[in-house]
Amino acid sequence: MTQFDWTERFAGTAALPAAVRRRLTATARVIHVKHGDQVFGSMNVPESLFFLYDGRIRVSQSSDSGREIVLYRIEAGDSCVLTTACILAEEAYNAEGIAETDVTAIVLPKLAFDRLAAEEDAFRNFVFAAYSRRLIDLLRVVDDVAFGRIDVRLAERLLMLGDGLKEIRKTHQELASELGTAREVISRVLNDFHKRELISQSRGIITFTNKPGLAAIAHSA
Amino acid sequence: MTQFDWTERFAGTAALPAAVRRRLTATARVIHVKHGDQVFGSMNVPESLFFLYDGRIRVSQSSDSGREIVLYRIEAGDSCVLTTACILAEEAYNAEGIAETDVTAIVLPKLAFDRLAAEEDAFRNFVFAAYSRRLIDLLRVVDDVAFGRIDVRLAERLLMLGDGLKEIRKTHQELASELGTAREVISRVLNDFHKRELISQSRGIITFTNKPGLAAIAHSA
DNA sequence: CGCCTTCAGTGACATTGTCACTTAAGGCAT
DNA sequence: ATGCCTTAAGTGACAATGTCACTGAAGGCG
Repeated sequence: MTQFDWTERFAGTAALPAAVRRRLTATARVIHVKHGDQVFGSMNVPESLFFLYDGRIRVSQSSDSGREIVLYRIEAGDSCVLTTACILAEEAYNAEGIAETDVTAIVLPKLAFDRLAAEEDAFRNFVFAAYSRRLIDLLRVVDDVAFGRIDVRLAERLLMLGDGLKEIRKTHQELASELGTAREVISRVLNDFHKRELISQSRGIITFTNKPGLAAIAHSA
Repeated sequence: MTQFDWTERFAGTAALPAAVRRRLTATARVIHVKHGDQVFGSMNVPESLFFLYDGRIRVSQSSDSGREIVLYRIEAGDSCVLTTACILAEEAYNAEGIAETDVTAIVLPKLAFDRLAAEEDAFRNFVFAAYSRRLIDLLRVVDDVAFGRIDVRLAERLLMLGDGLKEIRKTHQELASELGTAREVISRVLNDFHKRELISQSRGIITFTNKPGLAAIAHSA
């Protein structure tokens, strides 16, 4: 494999001295995961830190009864602290990360991570910031699930998923898994949206017909 | 104020060299908060890290509509990373910390924190571990709220709050705020528990009459 | 004792979740 | 093209939870 310089991609490594960066590119492994495959999960806990070089990962949690909820998404340039957290806390967890696109990630051995966190302020702050973002993300999820109305949440999510697009290719089941609810509930609400001429539907596809209308619902709480 | 040595109380500082510990006790402030008072909140964001020396803090989030949910509790010896997270992420948040007992906390200026995190492995790991625990706590909250039944959650929470006790002094409203639901819902479920002779009630007090029975409900999902 | 505040109970209703189905759409093999 | 098969979506009945607008009850205190 070519030793390409991924360090410029991350806020925590871009500003490091050239020597340190060379050491990193030599130590870390680069992995590729195909769209749709699991990046990590309860059966597959990486022993190391990892950083998302390219692509997007969807992190979700699933219940015993088979329902599922999306916690947040990891974008290129960010690090995935959840696996780290679980290693540190030595706790089982039922969250998993799925590659939403083809993914290129950097896997940094724990030892190298520790050394870097100790020696480089920029890197350490980057990691703290990554933890913080996830904590804030989860606060938001809790707020939504505990206090939000399902129609508002769905409208929000549709707009988020369809940002800049005319349609979304997702099944009702997939949308239900986004919000941690049941497919039937999504079907009902989408039907309502359809009756109000905010969207139109066909198998596996939702087409926007009135984004401002959806936005009004999304912001009505 | 007496410069008492709080450093022995924390996993992240107990093992530090004596010189470092002296520097810390000189730099950090010790604060006291009375039972029931707010330790931090949206109007009151501490600019510094803080560590809980003694007492217990309840961290909760509240909705616009006035409902509230307890996220987790901070016990003596732990650090409070949420405020740190919010500083780092530069995000508004609507979580607040309330002293559940009289509280003694150590407030460490950001500068001292950074230096310590850079220089001392034990301290840095302690902070990472604290972040991790909170992340895991929140995963649990999301799981409960999104997928859990209210009777199961209430039974669990009653047992947790009443651990080792014969009764709990909490109003229905307070229990509702623990779980992020409405008072009426708690009243209904408690009534049901009463009919099944698991508890007995009087104004502001819930008395256990059958803890194993409650435990059975708590573990039935 | 009566007043007042806070806590708890109640019934009607809305929203959301669950269950057990049916119906429809599209892919694929013959 | 035709029928088969898998997956997606619709439906109605019901259960669980949340909301609203009240009423009633308990305890503190003048």
